[in-house]
Amino acid sequence: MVKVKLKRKNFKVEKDSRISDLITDKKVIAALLNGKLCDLSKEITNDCQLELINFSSDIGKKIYWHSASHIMAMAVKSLFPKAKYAIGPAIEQGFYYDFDTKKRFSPEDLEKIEKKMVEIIAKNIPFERITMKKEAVIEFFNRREEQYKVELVKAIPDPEVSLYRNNDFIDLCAGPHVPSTGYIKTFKLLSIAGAYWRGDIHQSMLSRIYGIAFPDNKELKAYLKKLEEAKQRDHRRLGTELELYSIFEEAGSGLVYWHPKGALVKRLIEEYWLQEHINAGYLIVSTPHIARGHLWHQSGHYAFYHEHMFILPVENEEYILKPMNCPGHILIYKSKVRSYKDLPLKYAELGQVYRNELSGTLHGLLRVRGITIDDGHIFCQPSQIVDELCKVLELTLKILKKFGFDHYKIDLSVRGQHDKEKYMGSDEEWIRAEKGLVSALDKMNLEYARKQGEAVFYGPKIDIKLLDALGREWQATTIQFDFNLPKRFKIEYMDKDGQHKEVVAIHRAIYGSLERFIGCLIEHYKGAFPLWLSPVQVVVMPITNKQNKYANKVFKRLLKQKLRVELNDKSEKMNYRIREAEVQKAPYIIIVGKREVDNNTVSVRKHSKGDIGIMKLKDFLNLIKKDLGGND
RNA sequence: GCCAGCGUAGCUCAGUUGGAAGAGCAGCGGUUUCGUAAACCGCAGGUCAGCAGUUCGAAUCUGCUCGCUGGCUCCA
Repeated sequence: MVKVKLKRKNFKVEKDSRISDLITDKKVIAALLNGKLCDLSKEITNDCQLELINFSSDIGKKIYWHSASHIMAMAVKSLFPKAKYAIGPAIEQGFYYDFDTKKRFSPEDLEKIEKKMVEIIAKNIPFERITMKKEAVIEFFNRREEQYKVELVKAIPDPEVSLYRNNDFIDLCAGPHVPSTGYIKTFKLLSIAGAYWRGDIHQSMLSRIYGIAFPDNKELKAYLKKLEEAKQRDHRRLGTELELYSIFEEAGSGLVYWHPKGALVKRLIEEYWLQEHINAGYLIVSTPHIARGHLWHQSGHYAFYHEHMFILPVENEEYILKPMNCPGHILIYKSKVRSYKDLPLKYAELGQVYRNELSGTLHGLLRVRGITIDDGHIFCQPSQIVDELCKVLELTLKILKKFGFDHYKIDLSVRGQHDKEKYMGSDEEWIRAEKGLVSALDKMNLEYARKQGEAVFYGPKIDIKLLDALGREWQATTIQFDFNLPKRFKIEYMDKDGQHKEVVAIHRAIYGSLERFIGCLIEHYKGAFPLWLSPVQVVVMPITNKQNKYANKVFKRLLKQKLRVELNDKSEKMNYRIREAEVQKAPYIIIVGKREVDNNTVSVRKHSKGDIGIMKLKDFLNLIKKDLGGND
């Protein structure tokens, strides 16, 4: 007999009994045996501590989805025996599996695969764990001509490798898995996509099938409904509905045309930015959209990114639409000798840049070719680094909060360990910069993920990513050290000791791209901007045309208060006009009928709240004032 | 850029095996004067993304181009 501790209870079981023998709960799919993940078929050989895992935990979901991906691979292999299988992990939401097939999958194939999966699940085939010597596994997959698996096994350092078997389907896998295929209660295959083997553009393109699975049909339905709802607040849909912007096929992709309402929102965001930056000690500059090729050769951008630049022939040379603002700011810095007393010197500009992003990556406002960057460059001394980084983070958090963003992810990207030659700058510079970034993050109490090898070639950086309606991450804020430009442009300052010294250059953008930021903002607010950002803040409407005169008076008084007001006295029913204003997500609607005219009042309706009562216009203005001031 | 799918009126979408291009909303003209999310009648609106081909006949089939969507890769 051996002792088992489970949920604070101790009991004894026969030696070598399986974990599954101890439990009756069908929701349990795997276990932690002394803290190590294992299948329920695992035998208990010694005294141990046991924890049970079901779908409700993150790790449980991963196991469940991973098992579903095996079932999908089984179905694919039985329908398309010649398909080579590559990898099929669980992901944040669901799972995928990559296959190399002669003929690509079609949507009809997905239906067939789904049907086959249902059959496999109905058969309730057990997942069996097998361990074998690595060489034997390589030989096994070689015999089956599964070259992707062979490649994967070869990369495993251990001498022993685990496989999972369902009847004659055998896959390389660390596990664990649900005990049998019948544990997957409900699932859906969602999409087909191409994916490079090992994520490498030079390798073959595989067919990837994405899917999701749940133990309960209700959960699947809720998940699909959530996807549907996310579509409702897609910024591309809302952008059209609310007449914010267009991207015209005939004018070029990735180029945004802001309609009056969108342009107004953009302008308000820019004005807020301008105020905050002036207050934070930035000096506002403005630089041209185009510069001689020479400048981009000197900066080094030409060599690295010329494929993504818009290059124009002008007389005997090339001019280039600026893909970034840095060289311009540097030229201004260099226009005279700078003293250590001038530092830190901070330039900022809402600069329009153009980048020839790959066509397949363009995505509404979130990835465009004409980008408004809220660019800033900090030129400082080494001793000022931490202080300046903290100030940038402080300003960033203030601005993100202003827009109600409280869900974001922070990455600290540093250089890779083994490919230092890829990066510019000395060890000393990299270490100093990373230390600065880390201590600024720590000082601001921010959680972050350290991403090794994700730095840009010229320096380490902090990125802040916002989420769209579907939970996809989009980089907004970026704070980057640059060990490249100071050398290339010889950006220096005169120090106390009369020596010319190289400045520390830090790039930073808080919105990142205004286009992207507004795209995220639309989805974040579901198109219902807060009062201070609303293109139309108040809609005034008389109930019948007998109140037109009074409505007009109210309208004019609100205009005088510098509010963005619209008068809607169209000859439509009041309900119709209320709906019109609600669909446009106007924060406030003022309705005036006979009662209001007689008592010199207004009836107020608030977006998403409905009727909030009758009041004097003065009280309404106080309400608005409060609403406008409430966000700082 | 790569893989797959899609492109019909301003918007959302029907359109069967190739056989006379449709609806709702929006727009315009009337009627209606109404109490918190869609009044009624009428009118107009389309080179079915573009080009080429197959066919007696193409929105429908084929090829190419452009654009979009979901991924992959990339994002200075």
